[in-house]
Amino acid sequence: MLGYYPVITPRTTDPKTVPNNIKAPHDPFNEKILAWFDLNGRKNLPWQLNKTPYTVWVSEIMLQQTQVKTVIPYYHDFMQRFPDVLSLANAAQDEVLHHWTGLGYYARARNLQKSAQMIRDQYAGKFPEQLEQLIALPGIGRSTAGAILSLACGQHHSILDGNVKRVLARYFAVEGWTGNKKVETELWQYADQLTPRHRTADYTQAMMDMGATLCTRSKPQCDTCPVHTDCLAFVQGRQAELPNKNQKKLSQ
DNA sequence: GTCCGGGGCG
DNA sequence: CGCCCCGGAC
Repeated sequence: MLGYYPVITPRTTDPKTVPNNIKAPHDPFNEKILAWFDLNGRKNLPWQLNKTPYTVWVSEIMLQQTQVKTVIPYYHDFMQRFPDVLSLANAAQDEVLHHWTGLGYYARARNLQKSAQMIRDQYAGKFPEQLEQLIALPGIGRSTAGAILSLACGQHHSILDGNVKRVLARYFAVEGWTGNKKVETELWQYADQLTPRHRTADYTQAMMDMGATLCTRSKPQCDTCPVHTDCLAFVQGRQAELPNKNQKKLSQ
C-alpha cells in the first residue's frame, strides 16, 4: 500500500472543480469515517489485493447477495477458473452457473457472463471505465458501477448499497422505507454530498465496512461509531427503528 | 420454524 | 413496486 495514499492537498474553492458542494457542517464526516477506516477497515480481503475492475466487479456481484465469509471460497474458485474477462466471456454458460451453485440469484451469474461477452465484443476485452458504460451492462446499476470505478479506478463516484443506505438513513434520520424511490433519491443526494474527492476508494470501502460491522441492522455498535455524536438516529435514540421497514409488508 | 433484507431488473 | 435465492435474526 506504499504510495497509495496521496498527500493531503487543500480543498479547492472553485465551484466548477467541486462536483460535490460539501457543506461545512458535514465536512468532518468523511474525515472521521476515513480515520476509522485506517484503524478498523478491512483491507486484506481477497478482492482487495491486486484490485482491478474485473476483480472488484466479480466480488461486488457476489457480495450483493451474500456475506463476506461465504463469498470468499466462491471468489477464489471463480477467479481460478475465470481469471479475466475473456475467460469468463468464452466459457460455457453451464460452467459459469456450476461455479455459482450455492450462491443463488443465478440471473446474476448469467448477467455476469453476458456483460463479459459485451466487454469482449464492444470494448475489445478491455473493461470500460466510464459510469454510463458500466451501467449499460446487465447486472450493473448505479451503485455497483460507482463501487467499481471508485474502488478499482480511483474515480470520484458515490455508492448507495444496503449498508450505505442504513448508515445514511440513521445519520440523517431519513424517514420512510429505503426502497421507496423518493427516499432513495434523498439518500443518493447525501451520498454524493459526503463522498470526498480525496481517498474516494478508502471512503467507499469504509462506508461498506461501517454498515457491515458497526452500523448493523440489529444491535448497531453506536458506542464505538466514529460519527455517533452527529448521528440523528443515535441522538434521538431511534437506531432500532431507522431505517424504517417496508410499510406494505408490515400491514399485510 | 418464519420472516425479512438485498441490487438490479421487469 | 415485487421478484430472485439464501442466510441471518428472532
